[in-house]
Amino acid sequence: MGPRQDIRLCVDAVVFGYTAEKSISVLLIKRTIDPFIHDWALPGGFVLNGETLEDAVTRELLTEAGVHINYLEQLYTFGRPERDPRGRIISIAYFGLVNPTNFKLAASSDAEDARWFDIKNLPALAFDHSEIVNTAVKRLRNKIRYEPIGFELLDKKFPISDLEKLYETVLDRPIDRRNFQKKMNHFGILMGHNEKQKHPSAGRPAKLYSFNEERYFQLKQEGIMFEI
Amino acid sequence: MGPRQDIRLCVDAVVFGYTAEKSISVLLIKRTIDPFIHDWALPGGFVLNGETLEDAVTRELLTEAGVHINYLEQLYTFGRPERDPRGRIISIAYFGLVNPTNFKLAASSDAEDARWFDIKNLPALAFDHSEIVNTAVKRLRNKIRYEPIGFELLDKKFPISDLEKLYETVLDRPIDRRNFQKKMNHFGILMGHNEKQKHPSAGRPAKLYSFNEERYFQLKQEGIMFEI
DNA sequence: TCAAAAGTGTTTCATTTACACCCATGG
DNA sequence: CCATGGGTGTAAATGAAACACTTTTGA
Repeated sequence: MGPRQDIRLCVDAVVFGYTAEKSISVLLIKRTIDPFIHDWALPGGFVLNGETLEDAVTRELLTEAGVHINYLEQLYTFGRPERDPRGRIISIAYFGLVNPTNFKLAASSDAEDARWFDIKNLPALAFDHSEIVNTAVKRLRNKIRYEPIGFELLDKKFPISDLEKLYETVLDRPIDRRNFQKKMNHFGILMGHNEKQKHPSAGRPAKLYSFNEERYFQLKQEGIMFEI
Repeated sequence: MGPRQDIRLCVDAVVFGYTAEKSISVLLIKRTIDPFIHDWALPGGFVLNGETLEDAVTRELLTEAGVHINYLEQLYTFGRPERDPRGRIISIAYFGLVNPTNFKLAASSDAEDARWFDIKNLPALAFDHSEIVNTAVKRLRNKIRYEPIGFELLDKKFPISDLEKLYETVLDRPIDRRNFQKKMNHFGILMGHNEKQKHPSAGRPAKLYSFNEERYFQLKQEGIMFEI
């Protein structure tokens, strides 16, 4: 029962991005070292000595992919003894959201490449990272039912249809446009602006909205019931 | 950036028990070693080398308190660098449910004492265990809103009022007895028996029910909307 | 025969769902 | 002037909330 063990600790991040055209995507990096060299994997790495877990994730995202994260929460800890061929390595996985239009991905020395992948079309992943991604997708699908979502994923100003498409994508089913708008107005998280969409692909240009941040974060705490 | 670190890994469990008379309680043990010797703490301990995290929790609960756990899920991982005076020790916390009437607590060599404490009246706890308990209570209160609860906490057969009191205790507000029953019938998770409560403290003896396990676990997966 | 809790049903109110028509723009 | 998506409203159905009376037991 000697407590001192040969255990190492790492953090991995499942970062979701969204664009109205391209649906929900996950940030992946291409590994430059063994094991699983040249395979796609979640960004992440070992926790340094005095570092908090959140700091470790933030650092790895910045150095491996050049991503400044908007939102981060702990997802789950994966600890199967055989999950890493190098030995006993526990991974504390995090769940993140960003707006991908805010920056350009920058692969660094730690990663051969960094790219967004549609969640419906992922490559084979290193380690148990597919399992981690599945857990994160479930979290995302649940989250949308009991708290508002979108602030961290969309542009500052957006047409309501962008938000609606986000909900449709995450929930993976169609939503009535008019009832959706009614519901959002009821929650009071949207503020209209006297601006319109510039160049719609077709049809009448939509009014632009932004989130009422105060109300948004209040409802995030209190919880909502989204059941359209 | 040397990956090999002086990090140790432990698991801790927040186990909830319920009795209709005594409300919701948490299992605590009294420490026999430093630091925090003789203080109350969550049951838990270091993870052994080839052991899964779940096995570690199950083992510690059995050896420290004699508890066979009914239900266990991962809660959250606590990793603040200063959370343990002995060094960098990460705790993976688990959330458990048991029916306390099914066995007797048995403090062992690892624990001076093991007892149930009402969640509204907890002693000061070792380490950051109060924070862990708070996280678990939040999880319990949320859980009850989107999945059925009770199977692991109640006797095999029980009057509906026991289940109702459980909901009232967790939600911390009164519930209309008749609407509650209607809702449960609607979900179809209860099966009536031709048996009655033996010695009610007063009034008409209640019919006994048990859970329809198939339907219960199906709804646990699908999710419910409990908003009485 | 009284108190205490269980069993059963109805009315009211709010929310959700389904659906129709008009408006603004680009080609 | 037509196709395309945006903006607004209303009727019907569903589900939640409030509430009253009867039944069975022990004391």
